[in-house]
Amino acid sequence: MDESPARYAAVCVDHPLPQLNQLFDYRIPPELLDRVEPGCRVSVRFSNRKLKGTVLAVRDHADFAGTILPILDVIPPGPVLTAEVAELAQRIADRYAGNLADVLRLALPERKIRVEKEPPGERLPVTAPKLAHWNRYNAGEAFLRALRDGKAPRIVWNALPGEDWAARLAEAAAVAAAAGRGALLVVPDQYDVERLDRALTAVLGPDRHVTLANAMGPTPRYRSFLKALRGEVRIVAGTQVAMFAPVADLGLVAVWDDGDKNLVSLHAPHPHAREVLLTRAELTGAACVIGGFARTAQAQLLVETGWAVSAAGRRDALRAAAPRVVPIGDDADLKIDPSSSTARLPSVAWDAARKALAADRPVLLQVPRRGYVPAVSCQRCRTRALCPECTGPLRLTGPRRPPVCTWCGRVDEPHRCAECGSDRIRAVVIGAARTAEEIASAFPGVEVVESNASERLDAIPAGARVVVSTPGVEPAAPGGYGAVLLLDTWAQLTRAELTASEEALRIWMNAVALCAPGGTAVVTADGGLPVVQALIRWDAAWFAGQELADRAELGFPPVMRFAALTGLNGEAEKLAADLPLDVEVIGPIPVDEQHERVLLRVRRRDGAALAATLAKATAERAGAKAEQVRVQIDPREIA
DNA sequence: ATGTAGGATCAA
DNA sequence: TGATCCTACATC
Repeated sequence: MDESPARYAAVCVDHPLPQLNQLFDYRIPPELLDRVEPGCRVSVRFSNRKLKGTVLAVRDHADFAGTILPILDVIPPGPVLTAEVAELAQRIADRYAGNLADVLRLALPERKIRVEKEPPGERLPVTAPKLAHWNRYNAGEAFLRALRDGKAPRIVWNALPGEDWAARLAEAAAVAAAAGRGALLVVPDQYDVERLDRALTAVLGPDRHVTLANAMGPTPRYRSFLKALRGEVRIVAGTQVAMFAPVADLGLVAVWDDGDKNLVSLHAPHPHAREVLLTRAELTGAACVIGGFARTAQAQLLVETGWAVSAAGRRDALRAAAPRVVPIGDDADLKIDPSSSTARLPSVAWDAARKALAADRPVLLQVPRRGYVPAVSCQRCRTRALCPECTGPLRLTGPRRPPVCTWCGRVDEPHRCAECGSDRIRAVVIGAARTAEEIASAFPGVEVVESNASERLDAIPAGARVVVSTPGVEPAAPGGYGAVLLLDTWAQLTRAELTASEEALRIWMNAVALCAPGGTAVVTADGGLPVVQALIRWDAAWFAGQELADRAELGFPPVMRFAALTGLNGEAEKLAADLPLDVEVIGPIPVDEQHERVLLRVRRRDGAALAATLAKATAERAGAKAEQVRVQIDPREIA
């Protein structure tokens, strides 16, 4: 018997410390030689504790000169991290100055042993769809053709109003699968996953795809993961938790409505699904669709740098599909007056609603805030009404009800203004519930229903009906709404965030997209504003171009890359000052009593260097027991 | 983080 | 001098 050479595994240990963001060598004992493979989960001894880890490489030498411990055990069911996802995870860890261990936790779901015992299914064949309705878009057919030919076309796709986007994505996935490649489709929320699920079943037939979302629970999620890993299915549709799914032979990645905040992972280092998927497209040579009714500045940058091609609706198709969009500027008509129940709706909006209802069509009202009257002020001196106990904002919960604190729930009765002592109050913001009440009294006999984040309506039946919804949870109507009314737009437009207008256009377009062709959409905003113009002309590409130019001018993302450093007073600033890199430091601004935040700004092409420097600096600080500073690349407050 | 090695500290 | 506390340090 000849001595076979010792084998070693490079393991990423499940440990969150930044200074341990490196691979550790372990010896593979002879009895585990045939089971330890790259991508396996293993159990190891680390710093005198038993931890789990992921094997990234198996080699016949170790880089480490000290004592090398053996791998204790291999965790079934074999390799769960594919080579592609391993490389992707490293790229994302680098991009976001995060730990590989953290990113691997995003990529590998919690194990459920009973799922592993289920018999594997067989892979069902996928045939190309007979029809794929992409011909209404510039570059649409060219995209499908290239996809069918196994190439890597990349488009930023702006859907026409009323578009069945889920069906279009399902068709694209089917084309990729019929060409022998896999597809990964990521959407903002569970409702969109369900819609995509139905569209995929309709196009492909049953059992050709799986869904992957947190809401389905750990067991079905692990089942979907394994089906994708084993190649039982080639198509995965999910929320952002699916972005690292092990789709074999990836041929298409797609993200829908990439401006939606839900596409950012909830876990460190908080990568954005769009960034992960476009990295994946680059790594694998997959085609890429960044789609939505609206367009983000980030997507526009991909177009302007030539990374992707713009695919917007063709002129004739837009003319056929577009509803009439009527802007109603800020005039006397629109003043909020609690004594009048209808003053908030301009007559054009009333007319549009009345006409739609008379034609037995539903009407959608988009209202930014839920509740009855979520903010009140003093009738006499206009001071904002706050809770005398905790200074939280007071709100009204219904007609003739006393003010209630939004934070602590205290009923403030009898209410007196803290400034002038008056007991009269006025509404500052009118919520969806009050709007529904106003509408109900204006249209007696018409059913009024509400949809909001906690009580979401999925779809409504055909017929005359009024839906009052907060943004993002508007139910679809069969055949489309006869009228869509966008109310209180000032709330969104006056937000301080960098993305306020972009976000306004996104939520408006998502609502107006539900309008029937030839229907009317009324937006209560000044028609001279570029964002309103973009809605009227259904030209998200034009607006994104403007937006990107503005941001370039001002030095904002995505043209410049930002990092936020948060830590105990002075610490973040100190870390920033010590960086061996030319960065612009903005701030610090206080977060609370003890903590403050600085923003770092670099040119986009220096983003990788910034992330690398920050990862190194935080690791060194942690090693030196300095106070921890949290790093976030592309922080929410600016990007 | 967390266990450990080696130094500093202190009572006898 | 030994026992104990403390801090620096590596973790394969």
